[in-house]
Amino acid sequence: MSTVERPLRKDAERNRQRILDAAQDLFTERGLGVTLNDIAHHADVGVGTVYRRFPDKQKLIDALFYEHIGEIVTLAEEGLADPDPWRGLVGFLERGLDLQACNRGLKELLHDTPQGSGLVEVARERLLPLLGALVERARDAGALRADIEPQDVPLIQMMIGEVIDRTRDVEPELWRRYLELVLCGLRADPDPAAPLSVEAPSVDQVDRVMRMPPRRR
Amino acid sequence: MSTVERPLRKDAERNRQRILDAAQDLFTERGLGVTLNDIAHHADVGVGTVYRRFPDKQKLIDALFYEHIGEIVTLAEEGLADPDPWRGLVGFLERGLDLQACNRGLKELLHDTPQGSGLVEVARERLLPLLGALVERARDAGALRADIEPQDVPLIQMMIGEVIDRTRDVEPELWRRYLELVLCGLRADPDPAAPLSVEAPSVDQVDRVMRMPPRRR
DNA sequence: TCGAAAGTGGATGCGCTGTATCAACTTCTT
DNA sequence: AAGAAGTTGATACAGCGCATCCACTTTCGA
Repeated sequence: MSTVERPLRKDAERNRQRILDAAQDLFTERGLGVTLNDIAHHADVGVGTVYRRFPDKQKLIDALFYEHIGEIVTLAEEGLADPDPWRGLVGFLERGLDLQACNRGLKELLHDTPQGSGLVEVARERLLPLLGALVERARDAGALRADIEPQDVPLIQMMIGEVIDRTRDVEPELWRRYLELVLCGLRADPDPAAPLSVEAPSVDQVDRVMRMPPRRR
Repeated sequence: MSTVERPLRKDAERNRQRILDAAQDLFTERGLGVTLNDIAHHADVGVGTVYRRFPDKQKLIDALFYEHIGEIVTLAEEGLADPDPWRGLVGFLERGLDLQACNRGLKELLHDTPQGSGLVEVARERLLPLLGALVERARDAGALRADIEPQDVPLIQMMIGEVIDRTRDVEPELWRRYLELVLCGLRADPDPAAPLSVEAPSVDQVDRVMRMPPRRR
């Protein structure tokens, strides 16, 4: 169809890589809201150079996150490979959310993308059956409450995702406390005395969380 | 201090009320993001009229939400008045969140106000001790897990608040399911067979939720 | 080595959105 | 009827992020 790919000039290739690196950094730290101008500046490159390589931001995002999204699918497969159904499910949730806690852009891509940029769309379709299996297996094994459905998982991820977003700058591991709490609610045979592994936030920390500007969004 | 209040002219008073009504409607339905122009138009009044009565949006918000915020404090007091500590706590959470589910502006005021506009600040100071008492009482009564602190409450409200926001247009009562789930996690003596009172969302509903534009914020 | 092709930079223009103003006009009050 | 109070909405303003353009620089290959 199209002409054969001509290799980029040496300097151009170098700059392309710089842009990708800078974008990776900024998306991870500040989310998808960063402007291409930000990225250009962070990459020590003119804005024009960025636009020459990537016609719009979406293309850049797609290029960067393709593999990241794959990771999540892999996580679900690993969870399914665990002989213990409950541990498999919990492991998936923990690792998946951890990924989102460490990468703001990924979290936004997963949760805040209106119609998915195709990329997310595809991932979701691959993920859904795995998720279903993960949940049903844990339920059939009697570990998960009987009235929990696979559809509950995305909602749970949203809840914890909110904690992740809001507490990220104050106490980045705090979300684990609330995941554990929710997991207690999900268990069929509620493990009584198991204490939460993450301490409650201090009054001061909550104060700072509440005063934090909301989003970005 | 200031001169004696001269009553507004009859038409002015009527317009003031129209503005207040329109603002109430719009803030409730669409959140605090609505512009004063929107409000003016909705009130069938010129923009200038709005600015004459309310120097800026914040003043209008303060005027409107003063009582709403009081309601929440009242709720906490009512919860504390319940002889059953657990039921008191749960009741407070359910009603408080219900208020937020029905009033987008209120929810945003409570959760998304950077430094509170004074109004929220004050309410929080009145609320905090009540909340502390509510939680500690339930904990001492052995209904609540021992490792739950009053500080956990705001975070729980955030989690559910996120569900409220995201599912409002698809299934406005869905948040109750996830509140119940969290409550199961909070109980000291996990009530085993009590099924969730709200059904899981359908696959299609989750789909629509995920495709919904995120915020506003 | 040198000229054409490829690549670069960043000031600049555009479009959008929300806030707030103002001067001509209308309505109320006494 | 006079003048104070109130109304109106077009319009100025400010901030933003996206994207372009073109004079200039670098690379490449004959």
